[in-house]
Amino acid sequence: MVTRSEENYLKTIYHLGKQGTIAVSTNAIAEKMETKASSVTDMVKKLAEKNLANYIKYQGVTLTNEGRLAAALVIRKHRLWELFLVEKLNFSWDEVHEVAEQLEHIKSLKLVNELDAFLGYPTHDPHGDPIPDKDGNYSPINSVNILDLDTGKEGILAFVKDSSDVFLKYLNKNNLALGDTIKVLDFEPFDNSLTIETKTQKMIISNEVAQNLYISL
Amino acid sequence: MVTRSEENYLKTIYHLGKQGTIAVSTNAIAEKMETKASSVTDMVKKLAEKNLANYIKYQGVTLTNEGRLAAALVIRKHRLWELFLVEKLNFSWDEVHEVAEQLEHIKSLKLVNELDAFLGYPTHDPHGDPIPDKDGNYSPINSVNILDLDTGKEGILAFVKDSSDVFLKYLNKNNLALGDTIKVLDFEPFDNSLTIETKTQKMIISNEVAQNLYISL
DNA sequence: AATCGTTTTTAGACAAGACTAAAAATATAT
DNA sequence: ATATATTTTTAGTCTTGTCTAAAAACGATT
Repeated sequence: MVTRSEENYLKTIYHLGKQGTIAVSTNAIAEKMETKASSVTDMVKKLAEKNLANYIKYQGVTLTNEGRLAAALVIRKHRLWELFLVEKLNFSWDEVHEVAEQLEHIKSLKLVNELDAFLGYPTHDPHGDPIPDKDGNYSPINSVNILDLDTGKEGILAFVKDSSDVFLKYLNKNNLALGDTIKVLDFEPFDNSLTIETKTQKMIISNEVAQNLYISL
Repeated sequence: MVTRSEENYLKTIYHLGKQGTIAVSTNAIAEKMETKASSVTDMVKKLAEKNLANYIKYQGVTLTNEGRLAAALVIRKHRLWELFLVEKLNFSWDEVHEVAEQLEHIKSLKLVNELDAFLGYPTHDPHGDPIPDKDGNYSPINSVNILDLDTGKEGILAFVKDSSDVFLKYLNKNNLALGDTIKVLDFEPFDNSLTIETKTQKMIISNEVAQNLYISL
């Protein structure tokens, strides 16, 4: 049996391991999980014992195939629940994370798969993140950062990289939502900000905001 | 914060305390929870510390108002989730218990109340058990045991006392479900069995089965 | 290659929740 | 009322997951 805590470590290692195929460092895990490095070392040993991770002292961790699948299935649950909360229970996208953190640990294959069916086999969660299927696979993201669009080009807001409360509330406040069509009107070299236009408004977004907006064409 | 384990104890004490206003014994709790009496003593002390229970050494436990409310809210969640699983996710009534045991511990007021609304503010779960409201209250059961019906009388199957797997599967196999109209045709004094009739069939049920069927008139 | 700073691991401690075995309190029976 | 049986509690141990403090390994610099 994989414990709740182990699942949380698997998830974190999975996420950190995505960018770059290199092993994940103890400190990186500790920082992301807001825990101490010594705790990470302990847990990582346990994951290795269970064949969920490959661990070499002082050299970081990678997930085994088994570990990667386990992580993907937790992420699958997390994202399905998030979508359920938004679509069926009137949660807004900045309220779902905390609850989904709990729901993702519920153990029942039938539950996940029925939930998946109930939601119509969705491919993306409320933040545009892809939802892994039963086998842990998902279609690669094919959206591009809005800063990589030439001025005059437009596309659909498909994914937000930062899904923190504050950022999502900023988007709410400014009437930006997934699915919106956005056109890039101007790039300002002084502060790297962007002028954009949606169906309902014209506005300036800072570079920091732009870095988190991904557009599908 | 009330832990998952504490919630399970509260729930058990609540259930055991229902029949009779007398204090619940350590052993009774231990047996119901399949744990050891010494573990119960430890936990009951903790509940008393937190003002969730009244505990006098060697004399058993009762819940405080606060503890009773906490227990009722866990039961509320359990029953709402059970109904959700049956109504929305194609679970049958003998499959829901284990999953609901997990879901009942999810902490989010918004989640429970939205779920309640999503299900249309139901009053009873798939086994006919009443669902407590936000304040922990529920309308008293007004169904009677089928053995207390005179022959010739009929009513609607409203509640099953035993909601174990085996019993529910027995009912499935014999096409008996909540909401069915049942008429008592005959009582057999030799083995206290009952002959009953539904819209689709005539059958004999043992006394043991009859003890678990409750009818609303 | 020796040193300094950083990262990682080890060793030992703690809290929660469970257990076993033994002691204490209560209940029952003669 | 005393002995016996049962129930409950206490005392001490274990596991899981965390922590702190100290030790060890790494790696960058000279």
